[in-house]
Amino acid sequence: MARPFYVTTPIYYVNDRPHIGHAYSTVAADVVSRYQRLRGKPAYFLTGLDEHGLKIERRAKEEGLAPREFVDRMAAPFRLAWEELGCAHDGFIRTTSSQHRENVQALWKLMAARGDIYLDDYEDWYCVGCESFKTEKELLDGNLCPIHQKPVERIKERSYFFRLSKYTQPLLDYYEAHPGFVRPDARFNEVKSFVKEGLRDLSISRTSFRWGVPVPDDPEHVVYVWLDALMNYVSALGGPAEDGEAPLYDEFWKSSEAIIHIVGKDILRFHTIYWPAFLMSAGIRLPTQIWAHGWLTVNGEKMSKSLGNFLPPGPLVEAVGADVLRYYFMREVGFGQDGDFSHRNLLNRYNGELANGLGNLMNRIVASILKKNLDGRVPKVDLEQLDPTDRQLIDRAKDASAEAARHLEALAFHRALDTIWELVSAANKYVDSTEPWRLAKQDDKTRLAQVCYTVLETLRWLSIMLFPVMPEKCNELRAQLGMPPLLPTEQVDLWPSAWGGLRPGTQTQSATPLFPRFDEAQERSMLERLGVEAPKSEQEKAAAMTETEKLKDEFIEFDDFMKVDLRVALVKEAEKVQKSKKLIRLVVDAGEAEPRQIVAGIAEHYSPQDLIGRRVVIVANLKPRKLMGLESQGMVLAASDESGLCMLGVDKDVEPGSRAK
RNA sequence: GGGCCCAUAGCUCAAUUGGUUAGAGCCCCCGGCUCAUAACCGGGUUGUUCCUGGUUCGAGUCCAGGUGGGCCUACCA
Repeated sequence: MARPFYVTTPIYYVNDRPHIGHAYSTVAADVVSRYQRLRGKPAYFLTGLDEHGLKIERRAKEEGLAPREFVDRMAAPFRLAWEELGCAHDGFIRTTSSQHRENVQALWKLMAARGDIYLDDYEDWYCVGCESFKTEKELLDGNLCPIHQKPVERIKERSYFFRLSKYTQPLLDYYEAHPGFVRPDARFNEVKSFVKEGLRDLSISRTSFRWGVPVPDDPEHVVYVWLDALMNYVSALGGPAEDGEAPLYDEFWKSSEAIIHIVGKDILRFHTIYWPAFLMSAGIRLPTQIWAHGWLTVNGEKMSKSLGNFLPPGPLVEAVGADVLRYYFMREVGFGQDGDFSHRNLLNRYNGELANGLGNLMNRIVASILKKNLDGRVPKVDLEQLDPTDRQLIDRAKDASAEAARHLEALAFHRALDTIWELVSAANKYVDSTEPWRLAKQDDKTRLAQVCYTVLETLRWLSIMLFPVMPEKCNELRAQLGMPPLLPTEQVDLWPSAWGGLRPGTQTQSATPLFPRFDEAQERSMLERLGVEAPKSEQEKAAAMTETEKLKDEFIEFDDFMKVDLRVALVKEAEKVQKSKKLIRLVVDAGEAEPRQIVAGIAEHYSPQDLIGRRVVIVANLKPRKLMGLESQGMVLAASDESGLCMLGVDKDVEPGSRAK
């Protein structure tokens, strides 16, 4: 009897808009739940939103809305994004729901009843501007708030505390007894070493804002946002709130085979230390696994608003379709590792794997050979009378099915797809070696039928194995095979294991290709639509290549040199760029009407005050570029060797703006 | 400062946990085929497995040290 399976994403902070980072987590959880469902397990897939906290309270105010209205408005894009991506969650929890709030309070009471909550003074640095406490290490030099750049105050506040320290040893024991509790292993090591240092009691209430869950019996206090947020995994199922029944909670939490939280590596500590400790205290079962995946960069750069490469999933879905994006997410990066989202690789994988590999396999048999020679119907064959080549492919399919299942159980999505594509490739080889087009010409109907059937059945298997990742496309594929859509059913294992499921006589439908290839022009226009710099055409590439080749062994012309506008500039201001190791922001007089701002990576070698009043040499006509959000209008020349770096200067005080040549 | 992880072909990654000749995909070149979406198939090129030393009959794999990169954590100013 297949036991229930529970998988969750983090609840996303509703202050943000959905981006591909959110999408990546959510797709992964969707793939897990779809796979488990296919195996006949009752599966529950939860995602949702974290809607409390000071930041939301403040944002709402700025927008002139009540917090409630604000979060309602911000929630919509998330729901839409998951729908567009084909993420079929069973639950969508919002921490502002009454069900959730009641359960947070219930959790609090359970922890209090255990004697794990006490009231005490909390003392730390406080920023009036932020209305919140700052830890020492957040502060800038001179005890300044990193946001307001104003001095913080030492303030005491009454706060409830959770006896986290008490759980140091129980947690370590639990880790010891459950070696797969945190994945990947390297992250588990981090967690263990953090706990081994010893845990301090945790402040779990705030009085500085109102937008949260009131502490039971002390409404002056609001429950700490993480205690509030983490409880979503339980409250979404009905949870242990005193009265009322919670059948979902009983099924998917209490008696579940597996409870898997998929999280980003940034929120690992909350899920692997605080959350289990809260649950131990409350006497609630712990999750079975916390899976920390890595971060996606975008075209090699960290995604951030200031770099202007904040990437929402919507336009991508519009451009390539949900399933293709899902495929790319799961295929491109090892789950648990950091990876890169690149438009170029997306298109390469699309053309190389989906279009040429799977799509073409489908097309060459169903839309062509079968249609032309066998009336487009699944032929009748004697499965006992097959050729060794056929058996080989069948064995490959069986191996692939078993191996892909193993990988999917372990959330090794990229491995699973790798395995499945070996089968796709084997099937294409099989078609080549059996040469069905020749069989057709020779009118060898028996053999032709065998070959076609073997490929068609392989395609049927693929339509199941790929279903968790590409549900829509797999059903399209099945429609072309004349098969009904896949309907996962509890207690029925649909994962392919028996050969011969396709019924002879079934009419196939050769519709449009599953994955039509993008030609170069289409790629360009798509990338333009997405706002990505279009890749160079082959000719341009060749031209660029020869040009750089030339540069290698040829002198430049004097005119080429004169293109570089070198000038002497006087440094008027200099300051270190906050949060940066290497950058100094300079304001220089280059003899122009307006002073220029230049950001230079010299902080490790010069201190700002030494620079003011100096004359330096700058490249004045360099294309401006943003560094750490600051525009740099030029570049300071410096020479470096292994002993360090020194700036170029002039040995007389020439007028700022003088040209160097 | 303490700790964890990583380093393999131009790129992305494998290598049955110490086993013989280190493999795939992408890219590039050549050839074949022609059913198919300029698709498919075959062949070819590319390695100081980061470095130095050690253990062993045998090391990509284990140990020590080093270099480089990523991360967790403590602290200084």
